[in-house]
Amino acid sequence: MNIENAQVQMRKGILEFCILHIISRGEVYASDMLDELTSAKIMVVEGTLYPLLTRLKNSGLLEYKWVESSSGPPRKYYVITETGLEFLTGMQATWVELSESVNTIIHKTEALKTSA
Amino acid sequence: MNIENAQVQMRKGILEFCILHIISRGEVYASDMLDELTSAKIMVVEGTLYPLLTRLKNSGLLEYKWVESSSGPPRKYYVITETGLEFLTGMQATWVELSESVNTIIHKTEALKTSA
DNA sequence: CCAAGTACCTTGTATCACAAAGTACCTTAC
DNA sequence: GTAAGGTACTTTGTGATACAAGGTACTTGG
Repeated sequence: MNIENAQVQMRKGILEFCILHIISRGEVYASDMLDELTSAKIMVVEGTLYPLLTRLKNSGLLEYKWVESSSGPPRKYYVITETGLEFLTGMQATWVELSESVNTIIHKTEALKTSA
Repeated sequence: MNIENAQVQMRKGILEFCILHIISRGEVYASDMLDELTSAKIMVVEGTLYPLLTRLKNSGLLEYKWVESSSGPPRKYYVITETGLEFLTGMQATWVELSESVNTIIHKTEALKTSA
């Protein structure tokens, strides 16, 4: 058990949430997503992103279309579906509740330190 | 793919963090932890908690001692180790960074909605 | 033609939460 | 003293997922 693995575990499921968020704003392809996740300091590699996109598509949360590129191979541009939007709403609520719960735990520890 | 599973995945690794936090405050046994997690609205079941405690102990982050109970079988009271405290500090930093990253993504979506 | 860059895909591994079923100890009531 | 019920801890098997590593395919420029 090391801290790197703990970080990986902590991020589980949250990537899915972030990807849905990004795609909900408009058409994007994988490299766009990687850029945004990187700038938000959420490191992801291709081997994680592509299977995740395929899962979301197979579940009906996303759709894509091929678009020719003027500088390289064609790209898959993703859009979110109606089902995907509903799912995103649910995940957003889960995220809010989860962070509130964690902060409850953290703040209780802080309160204890202060009173000691 | 359903929302329940997404919630499970989102919580991965975060339980570990919360457990370390709770134990860092002083000696507790499993039922104490379950009570606190429940009151923080983080649902956990025995089949999740006990293996987690064993993992943390085997990694040297926790220690325990048996304590006789006046009303039932003996209990394992856990305390955090020096290594566990260091680990907790690292996880706390990871949690803060992670929530900031996610909020960056979320707020960017909100900003887009507002400007539209 | 071929080297380099871009984009997408696949396989195998390690890890984890959970359900479900099981083991063991203690107290109470008869 | 023993049966029943509650408390506490444990184990096994399943499904899901992030990641590393390697692979396929298309395009452009020399």
